[in-house]
Amino acid sequence: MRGRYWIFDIASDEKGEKIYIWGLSQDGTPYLFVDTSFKDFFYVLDVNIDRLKTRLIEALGSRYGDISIESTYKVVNGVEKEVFIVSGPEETLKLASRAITSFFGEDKIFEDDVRYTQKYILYRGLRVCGWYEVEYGDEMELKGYRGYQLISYSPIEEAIQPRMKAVSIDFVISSTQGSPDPDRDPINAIVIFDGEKLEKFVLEGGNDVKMVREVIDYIAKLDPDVVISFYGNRTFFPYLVNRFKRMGLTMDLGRFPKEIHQSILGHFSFGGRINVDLYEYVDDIPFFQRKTLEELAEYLKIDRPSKTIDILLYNRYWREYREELIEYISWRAKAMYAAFKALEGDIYILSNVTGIPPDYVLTSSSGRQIEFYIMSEAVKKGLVIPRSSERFVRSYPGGLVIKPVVGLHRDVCVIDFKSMYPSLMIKYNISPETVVSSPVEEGFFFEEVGLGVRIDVNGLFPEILRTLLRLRNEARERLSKIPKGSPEFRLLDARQRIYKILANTVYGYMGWSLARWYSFEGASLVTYLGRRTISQAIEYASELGLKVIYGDTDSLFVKYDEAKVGRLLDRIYNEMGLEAKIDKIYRSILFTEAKKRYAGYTYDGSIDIVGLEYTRRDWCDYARELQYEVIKAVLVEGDKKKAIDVFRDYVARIRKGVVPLEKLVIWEQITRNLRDYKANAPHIEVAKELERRGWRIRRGMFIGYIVLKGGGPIYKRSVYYVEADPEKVDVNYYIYHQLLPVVHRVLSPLGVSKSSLEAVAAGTGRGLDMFMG
DNA sequence: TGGGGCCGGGG
DNA sequence: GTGTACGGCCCCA
Repeated sequence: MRGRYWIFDIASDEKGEKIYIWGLSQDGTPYLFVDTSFKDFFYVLDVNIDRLKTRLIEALGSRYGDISIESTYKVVNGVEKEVFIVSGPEETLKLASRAITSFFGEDKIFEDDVRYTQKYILYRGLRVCGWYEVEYGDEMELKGYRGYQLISYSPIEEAIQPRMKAVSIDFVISSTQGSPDPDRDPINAIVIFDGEKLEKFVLEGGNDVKMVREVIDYIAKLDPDVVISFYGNRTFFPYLVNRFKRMGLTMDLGRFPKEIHQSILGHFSFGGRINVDLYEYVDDIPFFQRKTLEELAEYLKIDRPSKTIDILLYNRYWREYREELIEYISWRAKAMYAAFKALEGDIYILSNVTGIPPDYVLTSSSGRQIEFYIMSEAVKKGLVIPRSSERFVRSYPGGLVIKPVVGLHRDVCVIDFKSMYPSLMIKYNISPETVVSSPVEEGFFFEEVGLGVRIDVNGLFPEILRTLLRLRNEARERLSKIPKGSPEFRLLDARQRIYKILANTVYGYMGWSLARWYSFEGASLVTYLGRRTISQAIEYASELGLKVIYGDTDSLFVKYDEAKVGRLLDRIYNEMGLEAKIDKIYRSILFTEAKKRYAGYTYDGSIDIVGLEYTRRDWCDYARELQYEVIKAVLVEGDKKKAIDVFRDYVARIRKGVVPLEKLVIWEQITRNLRDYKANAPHIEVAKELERRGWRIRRGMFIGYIVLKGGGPIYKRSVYYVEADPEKVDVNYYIYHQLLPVVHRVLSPLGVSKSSLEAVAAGTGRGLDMFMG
């Protein structure tokens, strides 16, 4: 039989000798194909074949018969040589690789650290989230699920994705003693949304087993392809597994295999269904400052909740305002569903491009995403995949930052090098295997850093970068011919974006000590050439009589002069072989004394604020809003007096006590284990206090705190924001340590002194006095 | 008063 | 768990 299927997940059996492929037919029916034709394997090199066999017989005993050894040629570290392919069931190979490693050493074995399912994708060149024409044979019975023996498949071009059936899930788990404990606290409620119907399961009485069973049956009946959650991998799924395993119950959420199992990096898998934890999506994007579902919903223009309930208040709401809590998690489930629908195309494209199945592409870090892409390119070229090993973390110099010319400037343009690091890597053939630390006959060498490259071979990374940039250009080319807003447009746009992101990640990946293709020298050489390039461009600019006001890594801010800037760009192109462009033009731009902190007003009418407090979550919203208004007054209206009036007004309002408490919250992240902190700081102290009260504080959590009145250091009088008494807020802290500094930062380059602002805050001055500077 | 710890955002 | 450069807060000696 044959048909067209969209492949969305890959799994393997327990022994590791069969591959399960999940596909969706055009009408949205799930199909399971079983491929028994692909064996797991690894490479062994530079060992004596007889000794290898003897060692394997010793280690494997009767299971030696399950494996086979063949020889072939592969490129290892740039050299083609004979290698042995040891193949067999994944389970047996694990024993074999351990035996080889301990006997012959870790450097004699390759790709034993690449999982069976990954190898399948790599060596079969499978495009996940793509359409295939599949030929398959007999129906097979797999513990109650039916699958088909796979015969062959070939990719087909089809841009549109099938309609995936998704359900979102949210829950209430609460405790009177801080964080809920799976041994002690039942699950209070679960809501499930399938796009049309919202089903609520609310615990009556003390035993949640029956309720959870109903939930599982309900999900099985809906039979979704995707299960959407927000933070599910870190809370709900582990809780489910732990709570019910101890009761001797299994958690069947999958099609086949059914049971939830924890795989890499805290990800939970359900056979045949994709687990999408949207937290993993927002986590990677700096734009989302607090990583909440509310932020994601706002960004996607999804309806707001009538009220947001902090997790610390769940228990109280569960007891006293249950309806409101259920309403909130119902909103969450619906918002997650809507968010997934808006983002699913992006997820599938990311999956398709990197080769990582959608089930865990969001869980994979950007380093692992680009690494998988590089692995697939390496396999295509017959290169052996290096292993990643523990290495010393060494740091090296980065980009060059020019000190800004302080003050307000008019007509300033920003010149950007186009993809500077990727372009340099291409121009100089920089790749882990081409970098040298002494001069070579065919190549470049840079004495200042004692590093160079050979150019007698094409580097892997430059080739990958050329491909990525070409694919991006092709995608953009096609985009210009498609109507904006159509589904095809959105998918292609996502695709070109991902190519760009991947290209920009390659340099950082090379400098990452855990990378399979780690190259400290390569990364150092790239940044060195970056510094040289920007310095050279500055020289050209001054030769042309362009005044450089600021610059950072790959950008230059110069006083705008159309003709001269044009000549600068030409010179960069002709003499350096690199492309630069005018990124934007500011009618007014303000630089403080500090690097990486400025605000500008463009000719498009938008205000850019970079690095200043306005952009930072560790300043309260009230101060951030004030800074925005001050910047606007200065840049757009050119009115310093108005800026000071705004400040005066903000001070008056907080003194009156009319500022909502949530605008005074300062958010900071817990970045390590609480006991590893050496210093005292407000957010750390608040977190420690929560921990004393039974809350589990984990790395990555955001602590929102408010500073209260009292003497001594502020870490001793900061409290978790939901527990602050509005009467006790330290108004003076907020005036002198939040409001005043953000105003001073912007006005000080314009000659407004701190003391004059203090006088305004105290109500004794107008701010525009003679104490300047 | 200055240096260390810590955090967040820029390119 | 992609990289480095940077500013600025609070705390403490």
